[in-house]
Amino acid sequence: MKYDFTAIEKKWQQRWEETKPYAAINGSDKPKFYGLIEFPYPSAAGLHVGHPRPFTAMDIVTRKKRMEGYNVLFPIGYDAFGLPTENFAIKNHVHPAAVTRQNIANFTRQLKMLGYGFDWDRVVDTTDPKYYKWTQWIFLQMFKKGLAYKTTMPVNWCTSCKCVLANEEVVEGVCERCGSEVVRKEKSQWMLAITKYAQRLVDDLDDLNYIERVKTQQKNWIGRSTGAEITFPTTAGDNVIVYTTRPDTLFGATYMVLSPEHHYVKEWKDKLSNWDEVAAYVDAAAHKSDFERAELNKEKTGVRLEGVRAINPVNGKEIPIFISDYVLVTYGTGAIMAVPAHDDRDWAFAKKFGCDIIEVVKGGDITQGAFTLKDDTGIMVNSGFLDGLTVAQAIPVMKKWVAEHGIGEEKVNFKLRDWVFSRQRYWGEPIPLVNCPKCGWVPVPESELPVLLPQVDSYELTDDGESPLSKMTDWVNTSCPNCGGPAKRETDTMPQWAGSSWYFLRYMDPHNDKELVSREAEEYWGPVDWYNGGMEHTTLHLLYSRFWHKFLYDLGVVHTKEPYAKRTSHGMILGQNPHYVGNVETEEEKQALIAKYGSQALRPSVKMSKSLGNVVNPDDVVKAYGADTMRVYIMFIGDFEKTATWSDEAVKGSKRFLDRCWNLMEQAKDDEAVSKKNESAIHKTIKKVGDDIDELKLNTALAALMSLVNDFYANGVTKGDLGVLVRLLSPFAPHIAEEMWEQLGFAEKTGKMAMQMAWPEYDEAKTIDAEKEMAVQVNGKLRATIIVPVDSPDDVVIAAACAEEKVQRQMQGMKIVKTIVVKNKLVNLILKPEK
RNA sequence: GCCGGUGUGAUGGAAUGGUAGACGUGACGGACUCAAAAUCCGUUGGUGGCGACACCGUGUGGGUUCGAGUCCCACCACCGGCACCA
Repeated sequence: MKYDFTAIEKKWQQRWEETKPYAAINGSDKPKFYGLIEFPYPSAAGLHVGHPRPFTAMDIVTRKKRMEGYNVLFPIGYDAFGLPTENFAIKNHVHPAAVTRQNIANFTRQLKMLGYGFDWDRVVDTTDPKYYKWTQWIFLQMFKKGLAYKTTMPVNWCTSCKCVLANEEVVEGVCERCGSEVVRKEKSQWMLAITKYAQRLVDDLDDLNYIERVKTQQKNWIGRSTGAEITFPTTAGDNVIVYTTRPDTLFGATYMVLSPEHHYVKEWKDKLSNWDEVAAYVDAAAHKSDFERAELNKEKTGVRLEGVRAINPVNGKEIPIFISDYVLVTYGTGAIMAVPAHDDRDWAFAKKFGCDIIEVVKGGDITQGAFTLKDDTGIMVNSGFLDGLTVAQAIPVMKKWVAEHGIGEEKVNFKLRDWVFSRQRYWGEPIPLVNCPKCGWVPVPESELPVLLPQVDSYELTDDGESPLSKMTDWVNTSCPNCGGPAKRETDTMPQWAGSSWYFLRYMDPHNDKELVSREAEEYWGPVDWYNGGMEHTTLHLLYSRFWHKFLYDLGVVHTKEPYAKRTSHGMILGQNPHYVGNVETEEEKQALIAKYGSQALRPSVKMSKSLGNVVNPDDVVKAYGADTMRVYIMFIGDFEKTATWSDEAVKGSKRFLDRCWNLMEQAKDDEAVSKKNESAIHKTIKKVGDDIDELKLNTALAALMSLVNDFYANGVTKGDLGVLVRLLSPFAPHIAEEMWEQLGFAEKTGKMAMQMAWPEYDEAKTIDAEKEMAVQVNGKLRATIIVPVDSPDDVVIAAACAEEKVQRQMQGMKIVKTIVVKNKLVNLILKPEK
């Protein structure tokens, strides 16, 4: 009988829909396991083949956990607020809520089609008022604790659409939609003070089982540094405070640089003889994004402030002040002291603008470039009371000196900035605050949550940069919850990150209408045992949700400091490059491709995109080969952590593997015991597959299963052998596994599905071979192999090695000076001429 | 410019410092077939040799080690991220 994947998958999906074998039980006696994947954004395009990679991997992990006796929570939901849906809605004149409904329906169909073991009774949707009621509730608690505050921030402003743009909507300095110029404009925004948690967000990383590069990236992003703030008097009478990590080099500070946005620049207008030049530079900087400033890095730009000079507090010398866009107003104090002798950027800037370069640490040649020693053992020179000290010694001395003279103090700085939490958009959670002329910002009473997003026709962008909600006067005009007087609602909405910052808690208790999660459910399920997601979410989503969780911990809503015990990451799935030079034969064709597409043509694989026509839709794959093949292939494609390229050709290999599994049923001997011939291979495979799943090495787990199937073809197979194979296969390819389990008669015999059986156990003794093949090296070079009983003593191994003809040949006229034996692996004979 | 990552056959990729290339794809050969597809069996890093074998081989150049794809230093290329972090 042929492997009819379409019928088989339909049959089992229906059965699972009815019997719900994936339901998680709150408060069960079993040990719990909470496996989490990042919930998808339900885009109009539907699922693409990138989604199944992490979904399938965690599905396999949780299926194995279930077979090992755990009460598993493996949930799914939708992160459905956000820009693309809103833009799609505006363009096609459909309400975003309707678009979202359709997209969720389509995603649900596709996810069910792939046979994932989600608990479908726990689905969450961030746009559901029953859900975002609690998102708003958390925001209100933050507001009450003083973590939410309003300040002016630069935003991207499209001069033609007259609206605020997200970074993503600004492409090469112009508006993505209309192509007009984008400028930076100051706007009042709600902020969340994540920086108050910066220290804890760094410190608590140490105890977490996150892959190392995620920890490193979070640490670098939070960017803790210890330095000093030092006050420089100026000839204008004002004091400028700079931040430096190298207070030891203060004697070498020969000029100062302010960011163009620094408040003194404007305040000094009347004192500056070159104001026009300064104003022009400030204006030009305002037109650049931070990233563009970085790109224009090759040549340092700046303007000297004529008329105001700073005074180096350590030696009283007057030094010039510049403005330059490489100094960012958002970091430190927005002002730096420049030490050109020991900083590459300062050196380049000083050379261009003719500033003094004074060496204060010995060891380099400051006429050739800055001397930036990596360790801190350099000796101080030209530095008064610091002369002769090492850098390490000088730092505390200088810190003490500035403190004693009242001109500075030690300061810990973080790169991390507070979180801009306002969006002037329709499709997001309304911020539940009311602005009263008498009382100021007043929270909406918790009993009135959720503040519903008004269901109206016009959610299009306004031309004054305010949220579309601001045009809904009936909704905006309200009364003050505090004094009852007339007041206005906040019309900004929350960013998409809000809903995804706590969704994993809602899965624990999704239908609770009294609290965001019950204490009981949270104590049972929390924390998430294993969270897998993309590297692209490492610094935003992952950090934001850790921040919210810590806040909820402080409130006593959750019982753990951290939300996720373990974090892993998957690589991207790329598509084949249709313009790759390797696709064509002749040199002329290759040159033509390079001429047309440039370096693009040299890459065999690229991101999937509509315009390249290399997008692979899971619907097509499932139709042609079945869901099980799709699942197996996406796991077999390569190292889970690395990027991989989809190949339509290679999918066939996975289908062939499942066909080979299926076809074994016809030749299986009617014996429910494991055959002697296959016993050793089976035990080795159980061990290998189990270990590999735990480490997410799913490609080699499948390779081991393929090898086992190859052995079965070579040695013959019993139903008992297949029973083990089917259970090992079931997390990877659940549909075919259940069908085989049933057809082999095990379903009837056990009264269980394969997925409900215990995970097979192995006997360590049976995974060890009686004889081992060992490598024989002479002077580190492989010359022969020998077969010896396992764990043979060294002298036996050496004797056997020396007896080999090829080794004998090498030993002519030589003597053995040393032997190295690695048990059961290798023997290395070190020979020297006898003389 | 900075940070992070990756370089292994025709190709996707395996390989706790210990026999490089497992397992796939493709290609080639064979069986089955009127034929093709499917399936099953076999071969497949390069060079030389009829062969036994020998030499070379994990981006490049050094180093550590009895032994390096793996560890260290310097470089090159590509990919990803970015907020020039003082």
